[in-house]
Amino acid sequence: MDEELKLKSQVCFPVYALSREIVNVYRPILEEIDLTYPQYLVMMVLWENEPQKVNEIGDKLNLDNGTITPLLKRMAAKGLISRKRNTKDERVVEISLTESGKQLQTKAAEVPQKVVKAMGITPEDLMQLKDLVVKILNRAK
Amino acid sequence: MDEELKLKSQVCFPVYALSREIVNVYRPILEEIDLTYPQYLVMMVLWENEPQKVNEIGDKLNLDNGTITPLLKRMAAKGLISRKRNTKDERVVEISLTESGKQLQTKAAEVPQKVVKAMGITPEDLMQLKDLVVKILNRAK
DNA sequence: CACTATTATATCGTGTGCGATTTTATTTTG
DNA sequence: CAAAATAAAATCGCACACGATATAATAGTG
Repeated sequence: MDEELKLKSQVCFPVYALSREIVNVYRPILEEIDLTYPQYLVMMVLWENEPQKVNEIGDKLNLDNGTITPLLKRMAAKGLISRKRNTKDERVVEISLTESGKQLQTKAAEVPQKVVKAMGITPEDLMQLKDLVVKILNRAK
Repeated sequence: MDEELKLKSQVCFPVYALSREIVNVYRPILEEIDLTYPQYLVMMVLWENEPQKVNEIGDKLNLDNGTITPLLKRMAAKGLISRKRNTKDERVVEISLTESGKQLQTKAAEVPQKVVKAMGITPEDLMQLKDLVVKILNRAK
């Protein structure tokens, strides 16, 4: 049979599998602070800079607005962020952190170490992985 | 602020982003043969060997049965596979290819080349990526 | 300045993805 | 051999993820 159509020959499948494995590693750790992985990513974007427009957040995370809008709504329902129409341009929705959202950063400080520990891989492999993936990601987009 | 809580410092985010980018590259190519990416993976597993139990397929793709059962049902509804209870052990469901499912392999033969072309990355980078990801994936699981 | 094009977000439908629970069948054990 | 444990699938609920479409506001144009 066509060797290229075997799962073992696939290059992309390991990336797909690793991505899900990563989310599975994060899940129990993020559960302690009541966040999902995509929600954690949004929080990181906002902890770094706020307010930000819906599409600014979506662009940074490569998520289209069919994904980001309901994601932000769930986060607003949890009280982590607030949504405000820009008065100059009523099309724009500005996303800000609530007090509760800001305070979550302290609790989240332990997440990175916990994840590295749970994944059980060396920082060297991690860095090598990141460099290579970023290189390919930039080429592919 | 905590450097580790910045998106730029994240190692896992690029993997997550690349995984979705890969699925997005596959989407229009697989659409021509009416498959989604997870469905394509199931087909590859079955083209290589059939019949297989539901959990055998799930184990190979690292998908739990909350995912794999509805996935297989949609594929059965499309007429790609058939589901048969094992007569020796009525708990087991054997998944086989239909004639239509077997014939799809010929049409799918062009998929790998199309994907490599659409991603626009070198085979060398791809191989290096695969080796590294597989190494980390094996450690993480 | 009305008309068209563009932009920002929201909505809808379909398909994953996974934890938790349930159902049914087989295996183990007292 | 009956009761408990285990195993294989299925089911349920929730949260993405994305294409396609809709809605509303602003910008551009003749």
